[in-house]
Amino acid sequence: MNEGFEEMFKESFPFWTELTEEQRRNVQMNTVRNLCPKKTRLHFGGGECAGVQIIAQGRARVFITSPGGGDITLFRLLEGDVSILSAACMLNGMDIELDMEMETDCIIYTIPKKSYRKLYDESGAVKEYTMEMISEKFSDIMWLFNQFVFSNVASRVAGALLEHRGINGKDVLNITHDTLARDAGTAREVVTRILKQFQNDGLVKLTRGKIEVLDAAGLGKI
Amino acid sequence: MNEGFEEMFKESFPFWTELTEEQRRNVQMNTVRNLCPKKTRLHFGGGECAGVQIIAQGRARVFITSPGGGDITLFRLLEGDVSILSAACMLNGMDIELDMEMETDCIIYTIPKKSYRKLYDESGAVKEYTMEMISEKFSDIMWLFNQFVFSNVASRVAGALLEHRGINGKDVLNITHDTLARDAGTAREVVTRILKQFQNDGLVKLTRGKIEVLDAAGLGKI
DNA sequence: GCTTTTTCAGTGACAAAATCACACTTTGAT
DNA sequence: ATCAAAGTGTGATTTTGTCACTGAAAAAGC
Repeated sequence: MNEGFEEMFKESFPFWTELTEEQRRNVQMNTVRNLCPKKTRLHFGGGECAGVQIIAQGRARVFITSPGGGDITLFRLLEGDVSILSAACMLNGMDIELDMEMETDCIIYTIPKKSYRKLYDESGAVKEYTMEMISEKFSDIMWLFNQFVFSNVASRVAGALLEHRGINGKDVLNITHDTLARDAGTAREVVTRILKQFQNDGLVKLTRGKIEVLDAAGLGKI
Repeated sequence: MNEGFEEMFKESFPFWTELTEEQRRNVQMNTVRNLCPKKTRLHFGGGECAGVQIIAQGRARVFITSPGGGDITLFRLLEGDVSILSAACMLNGMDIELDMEMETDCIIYTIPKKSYRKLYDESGAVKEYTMEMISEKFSDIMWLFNQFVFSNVASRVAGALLEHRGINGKDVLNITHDTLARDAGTAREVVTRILKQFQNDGLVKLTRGKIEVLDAAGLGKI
Protein backbone atom coordinates (compact mmCIF):
# COMPACT_ATOMS: atom_id res chain seq x y z
CA MET A 1 0.00 0.00 0.00
CA ASN A 2 0.84 3.69 -0.25
CA GLU A 3 2.76 2.98 -3.41
CA GLY A 4 4.48 6.06 -4.68
CA PHE A 5 4.67 7.41 -1.16
CA GLU A 6 8.45 7.55 -0.84
CA GLU A 7 9.06 9.25 -4.19
CA MET A 8 6.30 11.75 -3.59
CA PHE A 9 7.59 12.76 -0.20
CA LYS A 10 11.19 12.96 -1.26
CA GLU A 11 10.09 15.22 -4.07
CA SER A 12 7.79 17.47 -2.08
CA PHE A 13 9.70 17.74 1.19
CA PRO A 14 13.27 19.03 0.96
CA PHE A 15 13.77 18.01 4.59
CA TRP A 16 12.95 14.38 3.85
CA THR A 17 16.57 13.29 3.52
CA GLU A 18 17.40 15.02 6.81
CA LEU A 19 15.04 12.86 8.81
CA THR A 20 16.15 9.78 10.69
CA GLU A 21 15.11 6.34 9.50
CA GLU A 22 12.72 6.14 12.43
CA GLN A 23 11.11 9.50 11.73
CA ARG A 24 10.53 8.54 8.13
CA ARG A 25 9.02 5.23 9.14
CA ASN A 26 6.80 6.98 11.63
CA VAL A 27 5.50 9.44 9.08
CA GLN A 28 4.90 6.67 6.58
CA MET A 29 2.94 4.62 9.10
CA ASN A 30 0.67 7.50 10.08
CA THR A 31 0.14 9.06 6.71
CA VAL A 32 -3.18 8.27 5.14
CA ARG A 33 -3.97 8.15 1.46
CA ASN A 34 -7.35 9.40 0.33
CA LEU A 35 -9.28 9.36 -2.88
CA CYS A 36 -11.24 12.57 -3.08
CA PRO A 37 -13.66 12.71 -5.97
CA LYS A 38 -14.19 15.93 -7.84
CA LYS A 39 -16.16 18.52 -5.84
CA THR A 40 -15.15 17.11 -2.46
CA ARG A 41 -14.95 19.96 0.03
CA LEU A 42 -12.68 20.25 3.03
CA HIS A 43 -12.83 22.97 5.62
CA PHE A 44 -9.90 24.25 7.66
CA GLY A 45 -10.00 26.54 10.62
CA GLY A 46 -11.82 26.95 13.87
CA GLY A 47 -9.69 24.22 15.43
CA GLU A 48 -10.47 21.71 12.71
CA CYS A 49 -7.59 20.79 10.47
CA ALA A 50 -6.47 17.46 9.17
CA GLY A 51 -2.74 18.00 8.94
CA VAL A 52 -0.28 18.57 6.15
CA GLN A 53 -1.60 17.46 2.81
CA ILE A 54 0.11 16.61 -0.43
CA ILE A 55 -1.73 16.47 -3.69
CA ALA A 56 -0.44 13.27 -5.26
CA GLN A 57 -2.81 13.56 -8.15
CA GLY A 58 -5.39 16.06 -9.34
CA ARG A 59 -6.08 19.73 -8.76
CA ALA A 60 -7.72 21.61 -5.91
CA ARG A 61 -8.84 25.16 -5.29
CA VAL A 62 -8.34 26.93 -1.96
CA PHE A 63 -10.69 29.79 -1.19
CA ILE A 64 -12.36 31.90 1.46
CA THR A 65 -16.11 32.00 1.88
CA SER A 66 -18.29 35.00 2.58
CA PRO A 67 -21.09 34.94 5.14
CA GLY A 68 -23.39 35.56 2.19
CA GLY A 69 -22.34 32.38 0.41
CA GLY A 70 -19.94 33.71 -2.21
CA ASP A 71 -16.33 32.66 -2.35
CA ILE A 72 -13.01 33.93 -3.64
CA THR A 73 -10.12 31.81 -4.89
CA LEU A 74 -6.84 32.26 -3.05
CA PHE A 75 -4.73 29.78 -4.98
CA ARG A 76 -4.74 26.34 -6.53
CA LEU A 77 -2.84 23.22 -5.56
CA LEU A 78 -1.43 21.08 -8.34
CA GLU A 79 0.28 17.71 -8.34
CA GLY A 80 3.09 17.60 -5.82
CA ASP A 81 1.93 20.73 -4.04
CA VAL A 82 1.74 20.79 -0.27
CA SER A 83 -1.14 22.38 1.56
CA ILE A 84 0.85 23.69 4.48
CA LEU A 85 -1.89 26.01 5.67
CA SER A 86 -4.12 23.06 6.42
CA ALA A 87 -1.70 22.22 9.21
CA ALA A 88 -0.86 25.71 10.30
CA CYS A 89 -3.64 25.65 12.85
CA MET A 90 -1.21 23.74 15.03
CA LEU A 91 0.57 27.06 15.47
CA ASN A 92 -0.38 29.63 18.04
CA GLY A 93 -1.49 32.82 16.43
CA MET A 94 -2.63 31.17 13.24
CA ASP A 95 -6.36 31.57 13.11
CA ILE A 96 -7.77 31.56 9.62
CA GLU A 97 -10.71 29.88 7.93
CA LEU A 98 -10.17 28.31 4.56
CA ASP A 99 -11.99 25.91 2.29
CA MET A 100 -10.65 23.58 -0.33
CA GLU A 101 -12.51 21.97 -3.18
CA MET A 102 -11.24 19.33 -5.57
CA GLU A 103 -11.49 20.48 -9.16
CA THR A 104 -10.73 16.97 -10.42
CA ASP A 105 -10.65 13.55 -8.77
CA CYS A 106 -7.69 13.69 -6.41
CA ILE A 107 -5.36 11.44 -4.50
CA ILE A 108 -4.23 13.12 -1.32
CA TYR A 109 -1.73 12.04 1.32
CA THR A 110 -2.36 13.47 4.77
CA ILE A 111 0.24 13.58 7.51
CA PRO A 112 -1.84 13.98 10.67
CA LYS A 113 -1.41 17.23 12.54
CA LYS A 114 0.04 15.36 15.53
CA SER A 115 2.69 13.55 13.49
CA TYR A 116 3.73 16.73 11.73
CA ARG A 117 3.85 18.61 15.00
CA LYS A 118 6.22 15.97 16.35
CA LEU A 119 8.49 16.34 13.34
CA TYR A 120 8.29 20.10 13.64
CA ASP A 121 9.36 20.00 17.28
CA GLU A 122 12.19 17.53 16.65
CA SER A 123 13.73 18.89 13.51
CA GLY A 124 15.16 22.28 12.69
CA ALA A 125 14.93 21.44 9.02
CA VAL A 126 11.19 20.89 9.33
CA LYS A 127 10.81 24.18 11.19
CA GLU A 128 12.65 25.96 8.43
CA TYR A 129 10.68 24.25 5.70
CA THR A 130 7.38 25.11 7.40
CA MET A 131 8.47 28.69 7.83
CA GLU A 132 9.42 29.08 4.22
CA MET A 133 6.23 27.53 2.96
CA ILE A 134 4.12 29.79 5.14
CA SER A 135 6.15 32.82 4.12
CA GLU A 136 5.65 31.91 0.51
CA LYS A 137 1.91 31.68 0.96
CA PHE A 138 2.01 34.96 2.86
CA SER A 139 3.68 36.57 -0.13
CA ASP A 140 1.10 35.08 -2.47
CA ILE A 141 -1.74 36.46 -0.42
CA MET A 142 -0.14 39.87 -0.20
CA TRP A 143 0.21 39.89 -3.96
CA LEU A 144 -3.44 38.97 -4.30
CA PHE A 145 -4.38 41.68 -1.85
CA ASN A 146 -2.56 44.18 -4.00
CA GLN A 147 -4.42 43.01 -7.08
CA PHE A 148 -7.74 43.36 -5.35
CA VAL A 149 -7.30 46.79 -3.95
CA PHE A 150 -5.23 48.40 -6.68
CA SER A 151 -6.40 47.01 -9.99
CA ASN A 152 -9.66 47.01 -11.86
CA VAL A 153 -11.86 44.07 -12.70
CA ALA A 154 -10.81 43.83 -16.34
CA SER A 155 -7.18 43.32 -15.46
CA ARG A 156 -8.01 40.76 -12.79
CA VAL A 157 -10.15 38.80 -15.24
CA ALA A 158 -7.35 38.95 -17.80
CA GLY A 159 -4.94 37.73 -15.15
CA ALA A 160 -7.22 34.87 -14.18
CA LEU A 161 -7.48 33.84 -17.81
CA LEU A 162 -3.72 33.81 -18.24
CA GLU A 163 -3.28 31.81 -15.06
CA HIS A 164 -5.67 29.12 -16.28
CA ARG A 165 -3.84 29.08 -19.55
CA GLY A 166 -0.60 28.55 -17.68
CA ILE A 167 -2.03 25.74 -15.58
CA ASN A 168 -3.20 23.50 -18.37
CA GLY A 169 -0.83 24.65 -21.03
CA LYS A 170 -3.27 25.22 -23.86
CA ASP A 171 -5.20 28.13 -25.26
CA VAL A 172 -8.59 26.48 -25.09
CA LEU A 173 -9.81 26.66 -21.51
CA ASN A 174 -12.71 24.60 -20.23
CA ILE A 175 -13.87 27.06 -17.67
CA THR A 176 -17.11 28.90 -17.02
CA HIS A 177 -17.69 32.57 -16.40
CA ASP A 178 -18.60 31.61 -12.86
CA THR A 179 -15.19 30.06 -12.22
CA LEU A 180 -13.46 33.16 -13.53
CA ALA A 181 -15.65 35.33 -11.36
CA ARG A 182 -14.55 33.49 -8.21
CA ASP A 183 -10.92 33.74 -9.30
CA ALA A 184 -11.14 37.43 -10.06
CA GLY A 185 -13.29 38.17 -7.01
CA THR A 186 -16.22 39.64 -8.85
CA ALA A 187 -19.72 38.77 -10.00
CA ARG A 188 -20.51 36.39 -12.82
CA GLU A 189 -22.43 39.00 -14.82
CA VAL A 190 -19.48 41.33 -14.70
CA VAL A 191 -17.22 38.62 -16.09
CA THR A 192 -19.70 37.96 -18.90
CA ARG A 193 -19.67 41.63 -19.88
CA ILE A 194 -15.90 41.90 -19.71
CA LEU A 195 -15.36 38.73 -21.71
CA LYS A 196 -17.66 40.02 -24.38
CA GLN A 197 -15.54 43.15 -24.52
CA PHE A 198 -12.42 40.98 -24.80
CA GLN A 199 -14.08 39.11 -27.64
CA ASN A 200 -14.90 42.32 -29.45
CA ASP A 201 -11.28 43.29 -29.09
CA GLY A 202 -10.22 39.99 -30.63
CA LEU A 203 -8.51 38.74 -27.48
CA VAL A 204 -10.64 35.66 -26.89
CA LYS A 205 -13.26 33.50 -28.53
CA LEU A 206 -16.24 32.42 -26.45
CA THR A 207 -18.34 29.28 -26.56
CA ARG A 208 -20.45 27.69 -23.89
CA GLY A 209 -18.21 26.35 -21.13
CA LYS A 210 -15.10 27.17 -23.12
CA ILE A 211 -12.87 30.17 -23.68
CA GLU A 212 -10.19 30.28 -26.31
CA VAL A 213 -7.32 32.67 -25.73
CA LEU A 214 -6.41 34.25 -29.06
CA ASP A 215 -4.05 36.99 -27.93
CA ALA A 216 -2.28 36.23 -24.66
CA ALA A 217 0.07 39.16 -25.06
CA GLY A 218 -2.89 41.48 -25.50
CA LEU A 219 -4.47 40.17 -22.32
CA GLY A 220 -1.21 40.62 -20.48
CA LYS A 221 -1.16 44.32 -21.30
CA ILE A 222 -4.48 45.01 -19.55
CA MET B 1 23.58 54.19 26.41
CA ASN B 2 20.68 52.06 25.23
CA GLU B 3 19.07 52.52 28.58
CA GLY B 4 15.86 50.52 28.84
CA PHE B 5 17.19 48.05 26.35
CA GLU B 6 17.21 44.98 28.58
CA GLU B 7 13.70 45.49 29.99
CA MET B 8 12.30 46.20 26.54
CA PHE B 9 13.78 43.09 25.00
CA LYS B 10 12.82 40.84 27.88
CA GLU B 11 9.29 42.12 27.55
CA SER B 12 8.99 41.87 23.76
CA PHE B 13 10.91 38.67 23.10
CA PRO B 14 9.70 35.57 24.93
CA PHE B 15 12.87 33.78 23.78
CA TRP B 16 15.12 36.31 25.50
CA THR B 17 15.62 34.23 28.63
CA GLU B 18 16.50 31.21 26.51
CA LEU B 19 19.49 32.87 24.94
CA THR B 20 23.02 32.39 26.20
CA GLU B 21 24.83 35.22 27.92
CA GLU B 22 26.97 35.62 24.82
CA GLN B 23 24.04 35.77 22.46
CA ARG B 24 22.38 38.45 24.52
CA ARG B 25 25.57 40.46 24.67
CA ASN B 26 25.97 40.13 20.94
CA VAL B 27 22.47 41.36 20.24
CA GLN B 28 22.90 44.26 22.61
CA MET B 29 26.14 45.30 20.99
CA ASN B 30 24.70 45.30 17.49
CA THR B 31 21.31 46.74 18.20
CA VAL B 32 20.93 50.35 17.27
CA ARG B 33 18.61 52.85 18.84
CA ASN B 34 16.99 55.45 16.58
CA LEU B 35 14.93 58.52 17.10
CA CYS B 36 12.45 58.72 14.27
CA PRO B 37 10.47 61.94 14.18
CA LYS B 38 6.83 61.91 13.20
CA LYS B 39 6.27 61.26 9.47
CA THR B 40 9.58 59.40 9.01
CA ARG B 41 9.10 56.80 6.33
CA LEU B 42 10.81 53.42 6.02
CA HIS B 43 10.50 51.08 3.10
CA PHE B 44 10.83 47.30 3.26
CA GLY B 45 11.11 44.91 0.40
CA GLY B 46 13.04 44.44 -2.78
CA GLY B 47 16.02 43.21 -0.82
CA GLU B 48 16.14 46.27 1.42
CA CYS B 49 15.26 45.65 5.02
CA ALA B 50 16.86 46.86 8.16
CA GLY B 51 16.18 43.97 10.49
CA VAL B 52 13.85 43.28 13.35
CA GLN B 53 12.48 46.44 14.89
CA ILE B 54 10.92 47.15 18.23
CA ILE B 55 8.89 50.25 18.87
CA ALA B 56 10.20 51.44 22.21
CA GLN B 57 8.10 54.55 22.09
CA GLY B 58 5.52 56.01 19.74
CA ARG B 59 3.19 54.66 17.11
CA ALA B 60 3.71 53.65 13.50
CA ARG B 61 1.51 52.67 10.61
CA VAL B 62 2.40 49.87 8.19
CA PHE B 63 0.84 50.02 4.74
CA ILE B 64 1.07 49.04 1.10
CA THR B 65 1.37 51.59 -1.65
CA SER B 66 -0.34 51.59 -5.02
CA PRO B 67 1.47 52.40 -8.24
CA GLY B 68 -0.86 55.40 -8.45
CA GLY B 69 0.33 56.82 -5.15
CA GLY B 70 -2.49 55.82 -2.80
CA ASP B 71 -1.91 53.61 0.19
CA ILE B 72 -3.80 51.25 2.43
CA THR B 73 -3.14 50.62 6.10
CA LEU B 74 -2.35 47.03 7.03
CA PHE B 75 -1.83 47.47 10.76
CA ARG B 76 -0.30 49.72 13.38
CA LEU B 77 2.63 49.14 15.69
CA LEU B 78 2.34 50.40 19.25
CA GLU B 79 4.82 50.56 22.10
CA GLY B 80 6.50 47.23 22.63
CA ASP B 81 5.37 45.85 19.29
CA VAL B 82 7.85 44.07 17.08
CA SER B 83 7.95 44.63 13.36
CA ILE B 84 8.87 41.11 12.40
CA LEU B 85 8.00 41.56 8.74
CA SER B 86 10.76 44.09 8.38
CA ALA B 87 13.17 41.21 8.91
CA ALA B 88 11.26 38.56 7.05
CA CYS B 89 13.06 39.43 3.84
CA MET B 90 15.88 37.30 5.19
CA LEU B 91 13.67 34.32 4.44
CA ASN B 92 13.45 32.65 1.10
CA GLY B 93 10.01 32.92 -0.36
CA MET B 94 9.18 36.11 1.46
CA ASP B 95 8.89 38.77 -1.15
CA ILE B 96 6.63 41.62 -0.18
CA GLU B 97 6.86 45.39 -0.33
CA LEU B 98 5.76 47.36 2.70
CA ASP B 99 6.08 50.89 3.96
CA MET B 100 6.04 52.20 7.48
CA GLU B 101 5.40 55.72 8.66
CA MET B 102 5.73 57.09 12.17
CA GLU B 103 2.48 58.61 13.37
CA THR B 104 4.25 60.17 16.35
CA ASP B 105 7.89 60.73 17.24
CA CYS B 106 9.29 57.26 17.83
CA ILE B 107 12.19 55.51 19.48
CA ILE B 108 13.03 52.34 17.64
CA TYR B 109 15.52 49.60 18.39
CA THR B 110 16.78 47.73 15.35
CA ILE B 111 18.46 44.34 15.51
CA PRO B 112 20.30 44.12 12.19
CA LYS B 113 19.12 41.46 9.79
CA LYS B 114 22.44 39.66 10.06
CA SER B 115 22.37 39.46 13.85
CA TYR B 116 18.82 38.24 13.89
CA ARG B 117 19.57 35.69 11.21
CA LYS B 118 22.37 34.33 13.36
CA LEU B 119 20.05 34.00 16.34
CA TYR B 120 17.44 32.40 14.12
CA ASP B 121 19.90 29.80 12.90
CA GLU B 122 21.25 29.05 16.35
CA SER B 123 18.12 28.91 18.43
CA GLY B 124 15.00 26.80 18.08
CA ALA B 125 13.20 29.21 20.38
CA VAL B 126 13.91 32.09 18.01
CA LYS B 127 12.69 30.02 15.06
CA GLU B 128 9.49 29.29 16.89
CA TYR B 129 9.00 32.87 17.94
CA THR B 130 9.57 34.13 14.40
CA MET B 131 7.15 31.58 13.05
CA GLU B 132 4.43 32.53 15.47
CA MET B 133 4.83 36.22 14.84
CA ILE B 134 4.64 35.72 11.10
CA SER B 135 1.63 33.43 11.47
CA GLU B 136 -0.07 36.04 13.57
CA LYS B 137 0.50 38.70 10.95
CA PHE B 138 -0.68 36.28 8.31
CA SER B 139 -3.91 35.86 10.23
CA ASP B 140 -4.30 39.60 10.56
CA ILE B 141 -3.88 40.11 6.84
CA MET B 142 -6.32 37.33 6.04
CA TRP B 143 -8.85 38.99 8.30
CA LEU B 144 -8.28 42.28 6.53
CA PHE B 145 -8.64 40.59 3.18
CA ASN B 146 -12.00 39.26 4.28
CA GLN B 147 -13.12 42.71 5.32
CA PHE B 148 -12.13 44.17 1.99
CA VAL B 149 -13.76 41.65 -0.25
CA PHE B 150 -16.84 40.82 1.76
CA SER B 151 -17.99 43.96 3.49
CA ASN B 152 -19.14 47.36 2.34
CA VAL B 153 -17.44 50.68 2.91
CA ALA B 154 -19.73 51.81 5.70
CA SER B 155 -18.86 48.84 7.88
CA ARG B 156 -15.15 49.22 7.18
CA VAL B 157 -15.27 52.88 8.15
CA ALA B 158 -17.18 52.00 11.30
CA GLY B 159 -14.57 49.34 12.05
CA ALA B 160 -11.73 51.79 11.52
CA LEU B 161 -13.39 54.26 13.87
CA LEU B 162 -13.76 51.65 16.58
CA GLU B 163 -10.17 50.55 16.17
CA HIS B 164 -8.90 54.10 16.66
CA ARG B 165 -11.13 54.38 19.67
CA GLY B 166 -9.57 51.21 21.04
CA ILE B 167 -6.03 52.44 20.42
CA ASN B 168 -6.21 55.69 22.35
CA GLY B 169 -8.93 54.73 24.76
CA LYS B 170 -11.16 57.75 24.42
CA ASP B 171 -14.22 58.68 22.39
CA VAL B 172 -12.77 61.85 20.93
CA LEU B 173 -10.48 60.89 18.08
CA ASN B 174 -7.99 63.29 16.56
CA ILE B 175 -8.05 61.84 13.09
CA THR B 176 -8.88 63.19 9.68
CA HIS B 177 -11.17 61.77 7.05
CA ASP B 178 -8.07 61.08 5.03
CA THR B 179 -6.60 58.84 7.72
CA LEU B 180 -9.83 56.90 7.97
CA ALA B 181 -9.92 56.54 4.21
CA ARG B 182 -6.50 54.89 4.17
CA ASP B 183 -7.50 52.60 7.01
CA ALA B 184 -10.74 51.60 5.37
CA GLY B 185 -9.21 51.35 1.93
CA THR B 186 -11.44 53.89 0.23
CA ALA B 187 -11.43 57.48 -0.97
CA ARG B 188 -11.52 60.51 1.29
CA GLU B 189 -14.72 61.86 -0.26
CA VAL B 190 -16.47 58.58 0.40
CA VAL B 191 -15.49 58.72 4.05
CA THR B 192 -16.81 62.27 4.28
CA ARG B 193 -20.18 61.17 2.93
CA ILE B 194 -20.39 58.14 5.19
CA LEU B 195 -19.38 60.07 8.27
CA LYS B 196 -22.06 62.63 7.56
CA GLN B 197 -24.54 59.78 7.39
CA PHE B 198 -23.21 58.49 10.71
CA GLN B 199 -23.65 61.96 12.16
CA ASN B 200 -27.23 62.13 10.93
CA ASP B 201 -27.84 58.79 12.60
CA GLY B 202 -26.44 60.18 15.85
CA LEU B 203 -23.48 57.81 15.90
CA VAL B 204 -20.71 60.42 15.79
CA LYS B 205 -20.12 64.14 16.09
CA LEU B 206 -17.83 65.82 13.57
CA THR B 207 -15.50 68.76 13.88
CA ARG B 208 -12.44 69.67 11.89
CA GLY B 209 -9.68 67.15 12.54
CA LYS B 210 -11.74 65.46 15.22
CA ILE B 211 -14.43 62.82 15.42
CA GLU B 212 -16.35 62.06 18.55
CA VAL B 213 -17.83 58.59 18.87
CA LEU B 214 -21.26 58.92 20.47
CA ASP B 215 -22.61 55.42 20.00
CA ALA B 216 -19.92 52.76 19.77
CA ALA B 217 -22.43 49.94 20.00
CA GLY B 218 -24.35 51.40 17.10
CA LEU B 219 -21.20 51.57 15.00
CA GLY B 220 -20.40 47.99 15.90
CA LYS B 221 -23.69 46.81 14.45
CA ILE B 222 -22.94 48.12 10.95
C1' DG C 1 -0.69 91.79 14.77
C1' DC C 2 -1.89 90.25 9.75
C1' DT C 3 -1.12 87.85 5.39
C1' DT C 4 -0.06 83.59 2.97
C1' DT C 5 0.06 78.82 2.65
C1' DT C 6 -1.30 74.40 3.88
C1' DT C 7 -4.48 71.20 5.57
C1' DC C 8 -9.07 69.59 5.98
C1' DA C 9 -13.80 69.12 4.71
C1' DG C 10 -17.77 69.39 1.53
C1' DT C 11 -20.17 68.85 -2.96
C1' DG C 12 -21.91 67.82 -7.70
C1' DA C 13 -21.19 65.32 -11.84
C1' DC C 14 -19.80 61.30 -13.77
C1' DA C 15 -17.72 56.47 -14.37
C1' DA C 16 -16.98 51.85 -12.77
C1' DA C 17 -18.58 48.01 -10.59
C1' DA C 18 -21.88 45.33 -7.73
C1' DT C 19 -26.44 43.73 -7.21
C1' DC C 20 -31.00 42.34 -8.55
C1' DA C 21 -34.24 40.30 -11.45
C1' DC C 22 -35.00 38.17 -15.02
C1' DA C 23 -34.91 35.45 -19.88
C1' DC C 24 -32.86 32.29 -22.94
C1' DT C 25 -30.02 28.41 -24.49
C1' DT C 26 -27.58 24.25 -24.24
C1' DT C 27 -26.66 19.93 -22.04
C1' DG C 28 -27.65 15.86 -19.61
C1' DA C 29 -30.74 12.87 -17.10
C1' DT C 30 -35.00 10.22 -16.50
C1' DA D 1 -39.42 13.49 -25.39
C1' DT D 2 -39.60 16.00 -21.41
C1' DC D 3 -37.59 18.10 -17.61
C1' DA D 4 -34.08 19.93 -14.74
C1' DA D 5 -29.73 21.91 -14.29
C1' DA D 6 -26.00 24.61 -15.79
C1' DG D 7 -24.27 28.31 -18.37
C1' DT D 8 -24.90 32.67 -20.50
C1' DG D 9 -26.94 37.36 -21.75
C1' DT D 10 -29.18 41.88 -20.53
C1' DG D 11 -31.50 45.89 -18.45
C1' DA D 12 -32.34 48.56 -14.30
C1' DT D 13 -30.75 50.15 -9.97
C1' DT D 14 -27.49 51.03 -6.18
C1' DT D 15 -23.11 51.49 -4.38
C1' DT D 16 -18.62 52.98 -4.70
C1' DG D 17 -14.75 55.35 -6.90
C1' DT D 18 -12.97 59.33 -9.50
C1' DC D 19 -12.60 64.07 -10.98
C1' DA D 20 -12.85 68.80 -10.49
C1' DC D 21 -13.66 71.93 -7.88
C1' DT D 22 -14.96 75.27 -3.49
C1' DG D 23 -14.54 77.24 0.92
C1' DA D 24 -13.20 77.07 5.86
C1' DA D 25 -9.95 76.50 9.45
C1' DA D 26 -5.43 76.13 11.16
C1' DA D 27 -0.42 76.87 10.81
C1' DA D 28 3.50 79.31 9.26
C1' DG D 29 5.88 83.41 7.82
C1' DC D 30 6.45 88.31 8.12
